[in-house]
Amino acid sequence: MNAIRTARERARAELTREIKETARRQLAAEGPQRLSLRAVARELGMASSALYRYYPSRDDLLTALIIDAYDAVGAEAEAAAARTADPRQRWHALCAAVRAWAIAHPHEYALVYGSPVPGYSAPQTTVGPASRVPLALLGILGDVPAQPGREERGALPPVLAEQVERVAGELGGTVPGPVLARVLVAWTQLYGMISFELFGHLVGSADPADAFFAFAVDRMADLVGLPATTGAVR
Amino acid sequence: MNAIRTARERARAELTREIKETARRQLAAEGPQRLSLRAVARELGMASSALYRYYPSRDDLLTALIIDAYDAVGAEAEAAAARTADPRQRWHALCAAVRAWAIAHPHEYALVYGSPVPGYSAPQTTVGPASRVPLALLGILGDVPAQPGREERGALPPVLAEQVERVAGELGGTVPGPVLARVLVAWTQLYGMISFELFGHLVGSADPADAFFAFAVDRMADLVGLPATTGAVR
DNA sequence: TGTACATCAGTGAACGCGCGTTCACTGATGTAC
DNA sequence: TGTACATCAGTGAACGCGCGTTCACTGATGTAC
Repeated sequence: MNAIRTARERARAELTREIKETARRQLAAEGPQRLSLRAVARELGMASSALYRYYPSRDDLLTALIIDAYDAVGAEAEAAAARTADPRQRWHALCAAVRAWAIAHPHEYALVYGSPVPGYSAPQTTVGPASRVPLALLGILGDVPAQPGREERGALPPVLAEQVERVAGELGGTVPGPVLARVLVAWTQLYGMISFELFGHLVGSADPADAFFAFAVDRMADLVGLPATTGAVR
Repeated sequence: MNAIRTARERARAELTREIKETARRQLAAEGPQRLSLRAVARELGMASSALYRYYPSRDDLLTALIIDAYDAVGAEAEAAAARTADPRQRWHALCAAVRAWAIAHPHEYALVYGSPVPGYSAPQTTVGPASRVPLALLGILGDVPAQPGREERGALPPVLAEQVERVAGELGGTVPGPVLARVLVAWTQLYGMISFELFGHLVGSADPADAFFAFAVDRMADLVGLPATTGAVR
């Protein structure tokens, strides 16, 4: 955390940012597979070999972009959830924010939630940023009192119960396991819908998908046990 | 549908199959991005230019593989659903079959349900095979009488209602719109889960995902209004 | 403040690889009489 | 049944492209005395 002192250090920091920005632009325009060090260097007007002073390899540049993408969508989700008080409205707002981000940044979405990039395996540093969205979902549940009678069905299979208890422990025990399990289901559902919409699998049925999305998100809210919104229903 | 007569025609049909088989093997081993005409030709011991007598371009070969993949998973789903009578058990069996196929053929799964292949756009011929799984899901619902009181919540938004009525019409009006909407939700949920598992997003929470999957599929069965299994619960 | 040296950024050529597609061609298979 | 011609499969070289990464190098910036 030292302050940047010399002109060299300033220039280095700036170029590092600039390289990542250019890479992100190319990613957004062409998709992850088309992203290449040489193209980035070309756009920046420098020799491709020069990039190796900033990122030791293509994969490291990819990792930087992945972390940024997770952080971007995570920030959007958190901000959206913070704008309301009613739990079900917060739930809708969060999911809509994730979807809006995905639609606005389809290639970045595909980079993190689509098929794995061949030959690349994400390092541990991506785990934190990747969990911002599910944690934000859980955050909404944290403030809601348990709804008696809502889980009459669907006791957890023993293995799953263990798994979610372990995760709940890591989170400090603020969330009951069964709630966590249901949020996990909702989380995968959320990404299933967004992926299907983005990747074109809803064409011919629920496309445009706005109404479908709102309906499904509402069913997810039921699933995790959110009370009905008091007052106007969206 | 003419019978194949000459030796030439027989040889051609066989090589066409062989090329597709080799391509599928390479796809399975390396992933869609690594699939190349040259590599296929190499493995077959022929000049890469020879393949152009069989497939006019790489994209046509891709299309053939995509259709085969949809048909393969569709067939598995249909067969699994046909093995039982109890609706909820059929639902579980169908979903488990899709998941098992995906785990056994991750690259073929990624080819059809992962990020779109850059520069490739699927032709109309893929639509039919692609709809086998959702139609099989719907088929299970078709035989189940409506469950009164199950949809007290979640009236369809008007746009969605229109969309599903149109699709229901195309299907011959055998399924009520609201049921179709819920099956759509379940369908996206199914693929969300499988994708998350395959693409590594469940590592650290519900991995291995068997119990999680069974639990989620059961919640999906609730969602679409399937009655509880009479007798032993899986 | 000025000089000698060390550090670092960026260059340009090269290595070795892969790809899809085209084209003129040879030689085998099929067909019409 | 045998011959002349047409059809088609497969070859091999070439075009033109792109990629990640390495390496010896020049010249600018920073540092120690």
